[in-house]
Amino acid sequence: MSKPTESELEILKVLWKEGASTVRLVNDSLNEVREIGYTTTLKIMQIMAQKGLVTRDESSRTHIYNAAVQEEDIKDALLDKLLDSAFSGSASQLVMQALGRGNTSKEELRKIKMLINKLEGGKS
Amino acid sequence: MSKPTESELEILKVLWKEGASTVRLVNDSLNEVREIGYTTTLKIMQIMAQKGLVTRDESSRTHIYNAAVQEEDIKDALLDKLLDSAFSGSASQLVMQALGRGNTSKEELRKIKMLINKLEGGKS
DNA sequence: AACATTCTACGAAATTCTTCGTAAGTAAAT
DNA sequence: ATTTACTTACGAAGAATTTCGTAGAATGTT
Repeated sequence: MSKPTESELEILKVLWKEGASTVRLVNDSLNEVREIGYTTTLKIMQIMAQKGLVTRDESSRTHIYNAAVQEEDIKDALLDKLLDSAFSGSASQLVMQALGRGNTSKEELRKIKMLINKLEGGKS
Repeated sequence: MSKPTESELEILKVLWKEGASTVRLVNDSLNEVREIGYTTTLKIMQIMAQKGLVTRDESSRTHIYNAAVQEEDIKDALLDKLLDSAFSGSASQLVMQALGRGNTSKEELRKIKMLINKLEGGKS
């Protein structure tokens, strides 16, 4: 499975959040963040359809696109890439660095600790 | 500070690990992972020197390069980018996903938990 | 000294990704 | 019906990155 480029990821994020959408809707959404031409968005989504990153419903004139890859899977892949390219594959090293930046709320820390406890086998 | 490209990161990793090195040494190291021509490595390192990502000692004919950026800083930046581009800026979401993959050892989990406790203010 | 090896510098080709202009078709509006 | 607006398709320009060939200088070998 080919990993999405930066632009493709932007579009996937919209589709994951909004669900199946037209190019117009995706482009409007992107333009809330940065300026990007309509045909640019169209082109990228066409490429994505070719790559299999999105599906395309052509039954009406205005095509409808949807994500064809799972958000979790892509995040996993991106995580893998970062782990591999920068953290020598060590997830804990990455986690430590992510948490060590101080901008994680207590509530989030609590949730993470609960997950760890679960991973450790139920014991606190 | 400009973020390194993929190739530049490969080279930084070598320099971080091996310390100051010649192009030859870096290229040899890279070739243990993938095939890449000597002049390709040279060119990228020259560009990196221009960008300030590495220093270059030209006192002898064979130049000696060293990383000019801190490993921690670059990892932080990469983490930021991934957080922003895929995890809506939520560190805990990224951590959860990283840990949820199951390939983290008990020892590492323990260390992470200790870090969390420290972040929470010393209480368990 | 002649030859081979190693190094840097330079430039440019190749690749990948992003961007958009233009054309052509379809629908909507006046 | 004519004009206006919207949509897709296509191609190609632009930008960033990667790749390497070639030349020339320095060093090492025989």
